[in-house]
Amino acid sequence: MSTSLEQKWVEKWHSLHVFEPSSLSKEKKFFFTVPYAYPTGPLHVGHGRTYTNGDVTARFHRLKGENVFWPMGFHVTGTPVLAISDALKRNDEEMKKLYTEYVGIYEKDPKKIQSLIQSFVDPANVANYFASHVQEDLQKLGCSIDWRPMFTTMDKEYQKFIHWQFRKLYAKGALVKGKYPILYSPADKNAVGEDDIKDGDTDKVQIQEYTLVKFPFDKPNAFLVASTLRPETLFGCTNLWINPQIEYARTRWNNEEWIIAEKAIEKLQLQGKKFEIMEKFSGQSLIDKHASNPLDEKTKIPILPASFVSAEKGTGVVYSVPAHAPWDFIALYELKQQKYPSAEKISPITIIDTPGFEGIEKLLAAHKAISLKHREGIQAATEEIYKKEFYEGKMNLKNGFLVGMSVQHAKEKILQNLIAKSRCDSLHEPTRKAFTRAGNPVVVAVMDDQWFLDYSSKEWKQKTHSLVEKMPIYPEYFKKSIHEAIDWLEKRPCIRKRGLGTKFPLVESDEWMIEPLSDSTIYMVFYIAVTHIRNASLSVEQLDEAFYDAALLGKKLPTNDTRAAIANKIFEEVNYWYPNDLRHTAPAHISNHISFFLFTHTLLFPEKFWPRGLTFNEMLVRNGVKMSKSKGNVIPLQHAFRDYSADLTRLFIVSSASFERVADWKDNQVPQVKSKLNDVERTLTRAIESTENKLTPAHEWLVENLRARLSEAYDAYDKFEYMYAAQKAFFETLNEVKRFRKVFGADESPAVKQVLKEWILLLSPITPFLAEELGERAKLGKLVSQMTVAKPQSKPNKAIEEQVVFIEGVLQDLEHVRKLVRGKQPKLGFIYSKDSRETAWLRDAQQALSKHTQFEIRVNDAHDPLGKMAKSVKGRPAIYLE
RNA sequence: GCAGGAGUACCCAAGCGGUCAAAGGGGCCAGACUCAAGAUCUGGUGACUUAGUGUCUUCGCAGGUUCGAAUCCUGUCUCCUGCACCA
Repeated sequence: MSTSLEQKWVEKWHSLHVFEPSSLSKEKKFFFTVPYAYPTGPLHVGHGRTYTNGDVTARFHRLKGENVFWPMGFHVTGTPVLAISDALKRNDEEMKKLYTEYVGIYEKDPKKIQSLIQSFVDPANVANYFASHVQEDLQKLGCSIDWRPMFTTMDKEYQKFIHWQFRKLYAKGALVKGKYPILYSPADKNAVGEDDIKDGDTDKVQIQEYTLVKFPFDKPNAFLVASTLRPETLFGCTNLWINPQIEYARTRWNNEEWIIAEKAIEKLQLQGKKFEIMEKFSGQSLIDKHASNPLDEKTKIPILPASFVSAEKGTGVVYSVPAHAPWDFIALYELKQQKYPSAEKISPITIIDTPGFEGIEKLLAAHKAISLKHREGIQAATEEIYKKEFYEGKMNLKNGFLVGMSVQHAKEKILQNLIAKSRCDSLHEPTRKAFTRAGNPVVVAVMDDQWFLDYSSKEWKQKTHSLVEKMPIYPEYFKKSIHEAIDWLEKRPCIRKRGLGTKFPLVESDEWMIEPLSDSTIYMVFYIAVTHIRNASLSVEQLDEAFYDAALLGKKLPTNDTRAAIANKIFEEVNYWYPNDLRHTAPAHISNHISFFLFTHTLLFPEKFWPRGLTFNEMLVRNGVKMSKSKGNVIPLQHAFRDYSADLTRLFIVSSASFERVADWKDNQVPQVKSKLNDVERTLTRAIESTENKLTPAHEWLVENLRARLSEAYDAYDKFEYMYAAQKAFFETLNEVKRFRKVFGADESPAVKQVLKEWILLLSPITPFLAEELGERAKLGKLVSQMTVAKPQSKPNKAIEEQVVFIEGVLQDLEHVRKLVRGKQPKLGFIYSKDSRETAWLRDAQQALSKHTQFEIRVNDAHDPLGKMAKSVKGRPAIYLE
C-alpha cells in the first residue's frame, strides 16, 4: 500500500466526517481518550505505539457498533519548549541542526525552514508549529480522531476552564499554601529550571536536604551549627571541624545565636532565616575550643582544624564521625601524624554494623585514598559507605539506645529527638555546584508562597481507591501500582514561575503559572464543551465559574442569563458523553497524570462521571536501546510512513509485542512484516476477483475455519490482546488457506469470498488503509470505517477436519519416508489402506498429494513388493516409495 | 534499598498444571520456479535413533509439591521501569 493511496483515505475519512460522532446517535456511546501530546518535535514511533493501540481500540469499538468519540488536543504549556527556544537564541549548533531536521520533515523550502527556525526563539511558536504537524502525523498514522474539538492548552477557553478547576479545588480544600525549596539564582532574582543551568540536561541538579545540628557553644542559646546528611551518626561524633582559613560569623535569629561560615549566611537567608550579623571572625579563633553534644550536653566536643571544610557547602561547620565518614577519618589521621595534641586522644567510635563491611580503612584502601588530596577516591568511598550503611546497616551503640535498629529507622528517631530538644533545623543544597547559562551561581531558595495540591486527605484517597478498585484496568497488575501511587501522593507544588501556562487564579500576581501536570487532569470533559463554546462565540468574561458550573456540572444559571441556553446544551452533551469510558496511555504516567486524573474526578464530579477504564502499553525501544534526542536514534513517524507505509508501521507495532512488553523497533525486522501484509492482500484480492462461487464441502470446511480464526481475533480485540488479534487475523487465517491448498490442491477463493467482509473488517483496526482499499475493491458499499461486524460464528466441520488431519498425517509420513530413502528421488508413491473411508479420502487427495510430493501417488495399487498392505492399520496407511 | 515487571529454542515472542520439544513471526538450511536475482511456494530447524518409530535433554539457576510442571511453592541470580514536583 503506497503512501499516496493512504493519503487518499485520510482525505476521504476527513471529508466524509467519518470520525465525527453525534450525541443524537442511539448506539451505545464510547468516549475514548489518549493523553494529548506535548509537541516539542515530530511524533516518533514510540508515540506511534500508544496512538496505534489507541486507534485499534477506537476502531474496534466502532466495529462493534458503538458511537465512538475520540478527540485530541495539544499540551503546549510547560518548560521544555523554553529550553528549545533558549538554545536556538544562543545559536546552539546541535539544537539548530536537530530542529532543521525536524522542520525538514514537513517543509521542503530551505528558506522557509530557516525562517521557521528563527521564529522558534519564541517558545509559543515551537509549540504551535509542532502541534499542527503532530496533527498531521496522527492523521497519516490513520488515527480515527474527531478533530473538531481540537484545542491547545494556551487557548483562552481552556485557560478559563482551568481557572474554574482550580477554584473548585480550592473550595474543596485541596489547594494549600506552604514553603517549598526551589533552585534559584540570586543574581537574576529568579527560579531556575534544568534548561537554565549549564549542563543541566546532561548532569542533573537536584535539591538535597541537609540536617543542621546545633552544638551548644560558649553560652546559652548559642550554637555552632553543623550541617550533615547523616544525623544518625551523631553518637559517633568525636569532634567538630572548622576551617581556620575561612571567615565565620556570629548571627542572631529568633533569640538564638548561630555560628556559621559567613558565606552560608545569604544562603540561609534565602531559605527563610532572617539573620542579623553580630560579629565576624576567622575560623582560627574557634580552634581547640569545645562545644557540647546536642543530645548530651555533658559530653564536650573539641574543635579541630580541617582544610577540607568548605564555606560553600553547608554551614562551614562539620561534625566529625571518623568511624563512618571517609573525609573525617583521613583528616583525623593526618592530624595525628602531625602529632596534633588534641587529635591524638581521639579514636573513632563505631556505631553502625554493616554485614560485609570491614572497616573504613579497608574501604579507603580499596579506593586508593590515603590523604586528603585523593578527593575522588574519598568521595567515591563516601558514597559507597553511605549507601551501604543506610540500606543494610544496624545501630550498635554501647549505651543501648537504638541498638539493633536499622539505620534508616534510627535516622528518623534521632531526628525526632533533635526536634524535641529543638537542636536541629534544615538546609537545602543543590546536589552539585551549578551555574546558570549566564554564569551566575545557582542556590536553593525556600519560597513561602508556594501553593500545593494536597492529596493527603484520607477520605479523598479512600474515594479514589474505591474508584480504582472497581475499574477495569488492563494489564491488570497496574491496578496495584495505581493504588500505591494514590497512597504515596501527598502535597505537590502546583504553581511555578517559569514556562508557558495558565495564570494561577488565586493570587493577584501575574508571575505564577499553573504547573502543567496539574492542569491536565479533567480536560477530557473540556473536549465535549469546547466546540459548543466556540460556536456560541462566548467572550472570555462570560466563561466564568458560574458558566462552567452550569455547563459541566449541570447547575442552573438564572433563566434571564443569556448563557443559560448554551450552558444547558453543553451539559446535555456532557451528560451524554461523560464519563470517559476508556483512557489509554503509558505506565510511566501512573504516578502523575493518571493519579491526578482519578483524584480530581473523584473530588470534582459526581460518581456517575467518574472514569470507567484504563489501559496501558509499555514503551517502545529501537534496536534494544531507548530512543532519545541526545542519542539521535529517534525515528519520526513520518520517516516510518515514507519507508514502510502507515499500515506496515501499525502492523509491526501491534504484532511485535503485547501491551505489557517493551516493544523493540528492529530496523531490519520492520520490512519483513511486509511480505505477510502482501500475502493477505493477494489472497483477498484473488477472492474479490474470482468469479467462481461454487462451494465444495472442502470449501465449507475452510469457511468455518476462517470464521473460527476471525472469531478468535474478535475476542482478542475485545480483551486488548492486539498482538494475538493480529496473529489470528493476519497469520493464522492464511495458515488455514495454506492447509486447504495443501490437502485439496484447489483454489480457495469461493470460500474466502464467504468471509470476505468479516475478514476485511477484522483487519481494519490494525491496517485501516489496506482494509478500506480492499473494501472498495470488494464493493462493500460503505467505507470500512463506517461498517460494523458481529463476532463471527463458526461450527467446525468435524468430518472434513478429520479428513484434513488424516491427509496432513499422510503427507508428514510421506515426507518422513522420502527422507529415509536419502539421495534417491522416488518417482512413485504407493499408499495402502484397508479402511474404506480413508481410501476414499486418499483418492480424493490423490492429485493434491502428487502435486505436493512431486511424485506420482497411487492408492491401493496392486503393486506391493514389500507386502505393505498387510501392515497398514486404520488411521495409519502404509507407504512404499520407489 | 523499596515497589512493579521480565528472564522460553539462533532472534523476537505466545503459553501459565496433562493434548508441550513448546503457537505465531523472523532468520537460517534444503527443495520447486527462474538464464539469474528478487518475489512466491514446499519441507526442515534440541539431540540421538527409525521405511514413517522410539528414547533422552530443554523453558535464568537450585530445591520442593504433584501420578504429572515452562506453568504451582521456596530460595537464588540477572535485566528493565518507577521512587516525585519533571513532561
